Amino acid sequence: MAKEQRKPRRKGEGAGAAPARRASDRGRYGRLSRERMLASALELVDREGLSALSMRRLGAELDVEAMALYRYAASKDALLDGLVEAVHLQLEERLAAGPGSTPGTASVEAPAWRTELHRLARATYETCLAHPQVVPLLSTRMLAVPLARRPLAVLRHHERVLTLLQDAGLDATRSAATFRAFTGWVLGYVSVELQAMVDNPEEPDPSFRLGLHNMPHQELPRLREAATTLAERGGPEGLAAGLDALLDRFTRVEAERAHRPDS
Amino acid sequence: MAKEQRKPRRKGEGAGAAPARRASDRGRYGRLSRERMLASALELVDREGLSALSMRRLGAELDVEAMALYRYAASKDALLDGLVEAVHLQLEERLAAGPGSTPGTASVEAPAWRTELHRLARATYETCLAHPQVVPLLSTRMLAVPLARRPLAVLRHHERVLTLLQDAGLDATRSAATFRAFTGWVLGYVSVELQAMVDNPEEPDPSFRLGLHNMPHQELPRLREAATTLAERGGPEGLAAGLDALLDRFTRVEAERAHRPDS
DNA sequence: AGTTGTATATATACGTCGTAAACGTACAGC
DNA sequence: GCTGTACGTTTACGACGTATATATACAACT
Repeated sequence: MAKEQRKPRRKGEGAGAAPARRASDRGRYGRLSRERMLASALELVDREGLSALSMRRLGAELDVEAMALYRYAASKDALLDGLVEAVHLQLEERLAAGPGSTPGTASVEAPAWRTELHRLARATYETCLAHPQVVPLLSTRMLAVPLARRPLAVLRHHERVLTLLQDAGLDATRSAATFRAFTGWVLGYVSVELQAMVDNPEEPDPSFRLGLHNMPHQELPRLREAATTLAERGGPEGLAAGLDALLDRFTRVEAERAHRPDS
Repeated sequence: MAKEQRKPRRKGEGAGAAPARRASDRGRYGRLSRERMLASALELVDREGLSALSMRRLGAELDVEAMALYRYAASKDALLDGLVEAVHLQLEERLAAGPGSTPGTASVEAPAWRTELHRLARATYETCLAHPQVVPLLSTRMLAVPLARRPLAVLRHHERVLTLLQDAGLDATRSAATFRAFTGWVLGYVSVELQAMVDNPEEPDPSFRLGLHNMPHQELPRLREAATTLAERGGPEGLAAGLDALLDRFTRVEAERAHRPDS
């Protein structure tokens, strides 16, 4: 086929004619990139939720056919992992922007590795609150993707935590246990913090906002009464408090704890 | 239409003829029920994972057209909530089967409410390990479904935890904070416990099983080294240890904790 | 210049999904 | 018998993920 006939449809601006093609759209070369795609995906999910993220929709967002995305993500699952990665990259930025651990400044009661773990936890907390719609992915993908296949930024985060624990002098077993406690606590805390409570957003009265009126009355008296308090957030203080408690316990050097709470 | 002609297609066994209809299939009345549907769904998910659960597939599993399910679940999301409910019902069975809290037997160091919280946590842990594929739903639906709309079994579970905390003498604020800590810890711990680690199941060597050979070497030395230890489980002991630590902290009566770990 | 190779985006198509709407069919009570 | 209602089926539609084949734009080489 001849070359100058270049597809009259799709509002092309030929050599100087009218039909208004988008600026710097000549050709469709190099419009996309993995970064642009992930940024757009994250924005879309932040704006409209995870269920709004489809290949076609994201393509439309970027003025591109859905299939074009497959050049930058092997599958939709890979795209989701990309989102997880993007969030972890933002986490790294936040950590870099923060005050750092300023070694030598450790107060009497808190060694550097401990305050740094708190800094990590808090930065994770804040990053998650900034992208609440993505949080489900953090747990979901963690259960689906084996360690070695996780995005590099995630692995770097693991490495950071692990390094701090080992620098604290913990042996392999204990640092692994503490690692799991740290990871689990932060994830669980954030999930609870972001759990859906509000049922009817435009209702002014707190009880009605929560939709307590259509909860079984007799069967759930305490929950009904506690709901409004439960709907409040624990904030970063709660996160830090729990983390402190867990670190105290899991990094302790004593051998076996002798509590058998069951029976 | 006459009645004895009853649909020759679909392998019917008429009044004594051949084509072999399933036993007690005369008519298709009352084959389904919400219980049957949820049981089958849970079984299917346990067997083949969440992604295998579609209305059509579940219908086929029950020898029914997909649309028939909509009589027992208003939507697929409602079906997922039903799964969450089913798991919580199993949790209640497990609790009922267990030894109960036997009041008056509280040891010197552990009041009844505390050991009962441990029992709840442990039963949750075991139920989750019995249905690992459903665990993602626990976090996911908690983020999607507002409190008042959650399945009754879930709300009953909340009520139980809350009751224990209030019976321990905690005021509204503190019991809410402890409730969140409890919920978050159990959920987070289970998620970490179930996280995907194994990359190549049929590999005998632990390192190769984890797929460590295709992780960036230089950048992640500690993680690489710690991975095999990390792949081990914390078990119920880890769950109990963390829970103890959190309960100690969150139920303490002192006013404000004065730790500012960040800087 | 023209040719060729490769990176990039499109076009088309297939099977599956959730589910709205209309329809049949079996039982319960009259 | 007749009639209403609970139950399951049929059909259809639009959206989804993605395999495959194709068109286009740029770079490099001749």
